[in-house]
Amino acid sequence: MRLAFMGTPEFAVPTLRKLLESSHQVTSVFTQSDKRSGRGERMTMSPVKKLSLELGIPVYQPDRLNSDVWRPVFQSVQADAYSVVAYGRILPAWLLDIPRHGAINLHASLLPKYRGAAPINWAIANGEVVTGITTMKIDTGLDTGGILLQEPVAIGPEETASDLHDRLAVFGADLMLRTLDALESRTLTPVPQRNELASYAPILKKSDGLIDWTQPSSKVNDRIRGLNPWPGTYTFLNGSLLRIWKSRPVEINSSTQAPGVLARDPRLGGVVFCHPGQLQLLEVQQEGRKRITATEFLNGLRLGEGQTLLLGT
RNA sequence: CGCGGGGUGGAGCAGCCUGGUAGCUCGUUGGGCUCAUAACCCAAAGGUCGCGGGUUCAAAUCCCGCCCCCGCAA
Repeated sequence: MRLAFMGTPEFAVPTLRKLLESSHQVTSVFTQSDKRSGRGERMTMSPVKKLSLELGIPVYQPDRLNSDVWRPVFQSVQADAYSVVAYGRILPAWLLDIPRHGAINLHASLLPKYRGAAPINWAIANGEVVTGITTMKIDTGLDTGGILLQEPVAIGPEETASDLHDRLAVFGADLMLRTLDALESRTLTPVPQRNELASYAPILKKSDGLIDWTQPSSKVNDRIRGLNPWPGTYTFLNGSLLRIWKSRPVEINSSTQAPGVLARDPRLGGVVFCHPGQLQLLEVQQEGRKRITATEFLNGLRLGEGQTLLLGT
């Protein structure tokens, strides 16, 4: 089939690569506009654009999907289907109607669960043990289209969103290709989602990363895994930001402290009290400094055994 | 020129504001204790204080320039 690819971040790259290696023809790529980002606010192109330019594929970057301006462009690429992976915008009806097979989306959850922008993160942050990937035929709703193919994926107990992201991006590329192949041979029809089972994974905000030490330690740990690497989880130590990169929920009975108290445990090192349970720190990063192991962190802190610090303020 | 923090023996930090003896926790090496140990005790080695210039009798510390790392914001 002739395909137009629509995608933006790193998650979309494996699918684009896969389609380029396939029997299908990717004739054009649509991606979000370059934005200022990074230290120094330099203009940065999306990973999808970067790859496309390297391979010489025409790239379009609509700022708004205005039909008068863009309908002729979408019509001119003469795609049989649009392959959409994390494009970053709701597609309007006039656009979905153009290609014969419609727009096919890869979504990183087992729809109808975790509709929305951050399915990988919230699946982990909510302590799910299984999530998955879904391809569906896009309609005008938010991830509400009919399901084409779906595949469950187990989440490892210590897996981070970053790890899972990379795995799902690769599995998803394969699923997208299989979906397109099946559509071409007309052996696949969309199955409507059961809306009563739907849940949402809203876009992450920086503030989602602020740790609430009055939560159970396993919950805190799930969030630390789920929000890695962005927006990251953080608390405060003596008024400055302390990011927690890696941790492990533990249960120690020896003593009880208020939530947020950081103590030195002879066996586990740095331990923060939650409610209930404790969180063993493994990797942290202080504002303006590098990411370091908890052991190094404790060496630098002048915290003797029996002394404690209060996190969160 | 978006805002800000940091670069001190192998690691993580203090010292800098209020110039003048190199500090803390850990690691390493040697010795001791112990049935034993990641535990404990004693001792030792190891630092051009990021780089260059300036001020000064004297600079890790004050001033100027440069390099590298990081947080915020996006």
